[in-house]
Amino acid sequence: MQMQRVAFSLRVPCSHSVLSMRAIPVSKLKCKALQPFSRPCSHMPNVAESPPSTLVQQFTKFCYQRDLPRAMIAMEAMQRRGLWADSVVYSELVKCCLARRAVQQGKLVHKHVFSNGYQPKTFLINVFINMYVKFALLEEAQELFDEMPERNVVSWTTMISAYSNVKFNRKALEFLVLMLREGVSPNSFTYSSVLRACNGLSNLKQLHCCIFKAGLESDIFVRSALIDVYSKLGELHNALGVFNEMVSGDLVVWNSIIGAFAQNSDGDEALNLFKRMKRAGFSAEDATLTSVLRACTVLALLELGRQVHVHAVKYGQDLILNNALLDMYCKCGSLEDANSVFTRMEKKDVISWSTMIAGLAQNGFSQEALRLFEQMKLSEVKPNYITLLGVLFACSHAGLLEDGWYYFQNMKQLFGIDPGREHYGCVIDLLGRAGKLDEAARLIQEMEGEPDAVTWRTLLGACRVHRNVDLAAYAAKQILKTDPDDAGTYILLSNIYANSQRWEDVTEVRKSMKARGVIKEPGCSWIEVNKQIHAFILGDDSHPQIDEINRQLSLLIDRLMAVGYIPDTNFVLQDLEGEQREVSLLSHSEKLAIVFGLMSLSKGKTVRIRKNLRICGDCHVFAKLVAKIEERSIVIRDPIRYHHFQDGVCSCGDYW
DNA sequence: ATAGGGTTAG
Repeated sequence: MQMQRVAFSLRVPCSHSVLSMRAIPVSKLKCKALQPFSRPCSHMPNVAESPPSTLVQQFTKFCYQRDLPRAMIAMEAMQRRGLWADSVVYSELVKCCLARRAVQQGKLVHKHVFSNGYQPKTFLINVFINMYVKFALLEEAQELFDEMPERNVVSWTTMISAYSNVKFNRKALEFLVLMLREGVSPNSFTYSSVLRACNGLSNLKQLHCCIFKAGLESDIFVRSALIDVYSKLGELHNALGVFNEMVSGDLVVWNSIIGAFAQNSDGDEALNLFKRMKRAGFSAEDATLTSVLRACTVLALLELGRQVHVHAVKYGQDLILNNALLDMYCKCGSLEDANSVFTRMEKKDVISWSTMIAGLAQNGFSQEALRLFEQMKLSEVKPNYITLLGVLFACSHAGLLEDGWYYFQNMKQLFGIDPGREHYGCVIDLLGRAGKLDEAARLIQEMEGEPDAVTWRTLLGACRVHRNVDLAAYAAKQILKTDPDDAGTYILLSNIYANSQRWEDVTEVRKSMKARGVIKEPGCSWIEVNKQIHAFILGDDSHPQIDEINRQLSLLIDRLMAVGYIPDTNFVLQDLEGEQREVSLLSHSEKLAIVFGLMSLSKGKTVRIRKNLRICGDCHVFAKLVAKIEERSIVIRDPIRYHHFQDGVCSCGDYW
């Protein structure tokens, strides 16, 4: 190879035909010369006439100054005279193109470097592969990768991370295998990229072994990726194991583990870890706060959530953080706060809109949800799969049969979204609520693919409300096929039988439940008072003020009965162990939590309660009446629905 | 030249 050294780091192309054949077919590159750069302007340097060394020096200077227009002119002049610069200089120029998202200029640089059959070093080809990946031009990146004579660990890793970022998981894993076959050893960069493409436990375990063998398990990038993937597969125990092996401490790894528990709905553990993190001397940043908010959301801790909001303010318009805040206020039942966050958000993405629409719908503000959807249609943001779920949920909640059916039938045509299992679920709920149980059942049969337990549970709920015992039994049977230990189904079914006075069937259900050893989770309600969480569990009287609470409860019941409250004993069967009717009804945890809330919260303050089980009909009546005679707003969030009790009515419209 | 953590439904 003949090299003409002109000043520093200047190269001329080699003209060897063998190498030329290896070169990238530049003709394939579609890039037009850009107007501003094709003609020097008056303020531009007259580079065309400079001697070669000066030309390359000037080019280098412009590259380092991040002066893209001048660098492009200098580059064109070099090209006319067959001059090339050093790889590092080109990589600086590519950085500049990336920073300005200058795709066309990037392609011109690529064309220049590869022209006249010049074959750049692996280093520089990697730079261009990375550039195409960052410009989301994966095909160009892949082509460059395929045709390069030698691929090093960076070449492979760049492609693997490109594919795992766009969720082409199989491709990413496949590349790891090919890489190993070519004898290139993965490094910590490779593993942290490929881990994110891992979608099964066996793959993950294999990778984890490789990581150990390579001695890379203590790398913090690898560690946070491992935590992340274990947690996405629901393997919190393993995630925690990886976390606990850490000796040095790292904020992002803390964020990973807190996020892992928050994501898996273990808010308590997420908050514990957050406390530990602070004790270890780390201070929270945006990603941390997002996960802490998620924990507040899960636990319905409005007051703690508000405190986090105060800290979140300094991150201003961080979209993800704002979305988490929005969701926290919605799920804690404070729509006023959610709305004020939403209106103040300068950037709103599909998640912001979907969160707000679903939040309004779940809290019983269906009309507002649909109005917001109309506003969304006028915005730049396109609705997605989840947005439509919120819309259908709003329709079902408000009993808007026609609107819901219209959106369901036309969502493909209007928004390009194929209805999925969850959309069917909403429509089944919609039909069920309207009492059209047969149509709902027919829709299940028409669904593509096997209906799952959630779908059948929706139908079962409708059967309870409309007292269709036979269909209920059928739906329950379907649920128990896939989910044989689902206590909720047994209880719901026994309640439905009890409602129709079919006592033999009730006994039958209870027998089979016992035979299978299905254990009913005890009812539990939580309420936050003065930054403390008070838990009331059925059959547990360990609360320090339990005697006073019980006394106040019976006083309250007396007053309620005076205005016509009759305990609905049908629901006593929700607690299968407690045989005494009214007595066990009185012990339902939400009643205790409501009374405690009335006792300890200042007047006018909303009583907010979170429950682990669906609310029973008797407690629902109880809450409505208490809200009326005590002139108090009560919000109860059960695992599925929100109940806003005010002035004797509930936002759920007595359907849940 | 290549890599990390966070948000929406059920």
